[in-house]
Amino acid sequence: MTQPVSLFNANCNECGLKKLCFPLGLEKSEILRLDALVKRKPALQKGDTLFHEGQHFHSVYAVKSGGFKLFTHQANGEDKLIGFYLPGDILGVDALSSGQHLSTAIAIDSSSVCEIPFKELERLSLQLPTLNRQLLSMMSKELNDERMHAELLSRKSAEERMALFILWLSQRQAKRGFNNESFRLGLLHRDVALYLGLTPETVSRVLARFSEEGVVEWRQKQLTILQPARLEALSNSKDEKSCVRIAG
Amino acid sequence: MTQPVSLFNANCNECGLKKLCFPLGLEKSEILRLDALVKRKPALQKGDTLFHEGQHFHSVYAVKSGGFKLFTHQANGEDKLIGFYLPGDILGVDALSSGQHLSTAIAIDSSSVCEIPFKELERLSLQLPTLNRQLLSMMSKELNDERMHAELLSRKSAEERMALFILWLSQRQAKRGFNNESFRLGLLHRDVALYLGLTPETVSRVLARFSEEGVVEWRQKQLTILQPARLEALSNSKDEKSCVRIAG
DNA sequence: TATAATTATTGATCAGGATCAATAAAAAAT
DNA sequence: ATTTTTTATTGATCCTGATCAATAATTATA
Repeated sequence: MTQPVSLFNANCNECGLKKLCFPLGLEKSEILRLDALVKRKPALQKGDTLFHEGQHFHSVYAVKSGGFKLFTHQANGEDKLIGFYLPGDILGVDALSSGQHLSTAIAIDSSSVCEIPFKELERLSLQLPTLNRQLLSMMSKELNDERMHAELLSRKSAEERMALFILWLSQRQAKRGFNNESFRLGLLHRDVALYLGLTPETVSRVLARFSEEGVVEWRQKQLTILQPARLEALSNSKDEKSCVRIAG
Repeated sequence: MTQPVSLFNANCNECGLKKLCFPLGLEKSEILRLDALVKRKPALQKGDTLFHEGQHFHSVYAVKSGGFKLFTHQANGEDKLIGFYLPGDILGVDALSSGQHLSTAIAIDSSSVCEIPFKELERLSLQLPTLNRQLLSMMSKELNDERMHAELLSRKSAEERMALFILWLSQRQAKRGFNNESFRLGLLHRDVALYLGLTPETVSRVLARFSEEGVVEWRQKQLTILQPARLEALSNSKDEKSCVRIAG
């Protein structure tokens, strides 16, 4: 890992994610002021904790590379998986109302983040209306993402859930300008299962079926969408089912 | 209904919900400035639309009385029920990132709201840090509510979902200073079913069981929690189940 | 008040996915 | 490289809740 440090310490203005992150819409001079707040933390290794449940809230974090899973430790021992956070996403704003983090964030890959002390961000955003609006907008997006999660869960069949989940991941990749038909997904079946309200066994079986039919492959943490159109159809199987039955 | 109009047109400072709503933490003089933005709309009747999917976003709405259901019309005809909004809740902020409402809000009872033009709210909140913080805080709360919804849906059994849902409603009532053991709930079984990822038949059956065992009654839109402790236990049945099996 | 339209209840059947269990594969640790 | 641990796969069985259907109760409308 002799990668030049400067790449990781790139300022906001040079960051490839600036169109998704706080700098969106800001003037160069404003970006510099934002940049002054950012603490660029050393890279985290897989399994490292970014913040944990109950911890005092003082900063929000922008994911720069890698990814995080966010979960709560339930009283009964079962974890609740709240979501997955990828480059360009913001972590921590959910702690805003209570003043402490309600969940734990764990790196699912080698990851890096920008830490932004919230008090200072708040102060600056009162001076930069565009920044304030972007903060609100990002929270609004996260709310809509969470609604997407609820939609995933209210879908009836395991196949629909998996299909929709994969499509949603793919769209997120596309939004970030990454390859959306083949990308690394460093998740365990267990995590995906928890997120989708299924069991790991069911996840495994559905993926096996997808693979058999040549729709999606997920091997060695590399996910490849072979037939986007069919995947789309599988995620909306409502009417498709009758078609399948006719075909079968 | 010869109730003095003034009660409905009460200014923010006299409003019983000011501790839950935008005025929280503001000085009297600041509340007056906020109050000047608020358009108090005529009461809505059950079934009326507050805003609909695709509509241009210009205002957020604070629920003053009654309640709303928020849903989207899916392509396949099935509706997705996003949530229920009660007095003290804010409607509309989810439209912030896209500039148009992504869902439709329908009154589930006679209801009243305060309309707050967003541009003006934004402008004022840049001048009143406390107001800005309260806006962020309310969005953060809504995000956490949505996560609660996802948790509801990932719970396995129908009984757990119903129990947790009722408890959650009860807590909301308590937070608002209302009676949390008996309150009006003007929802259809169909709505509850959609929200919980179940069918109306299952909702009906679970409620019948709750009623038989004297845990909860829901008749004529009036919901009464008779045994809060047992309801709590039912919402966490993980270990309870084995107990039941031993008993049975 | 009578009629029509929605909504809720109840029963019977069936299927999808959970659960339990055993093996295989992969990753981590030594 | 080898062992240990964790994770994934596959099979068999069972149970919960979906679905279909018919009736009852509400609510809305005339």
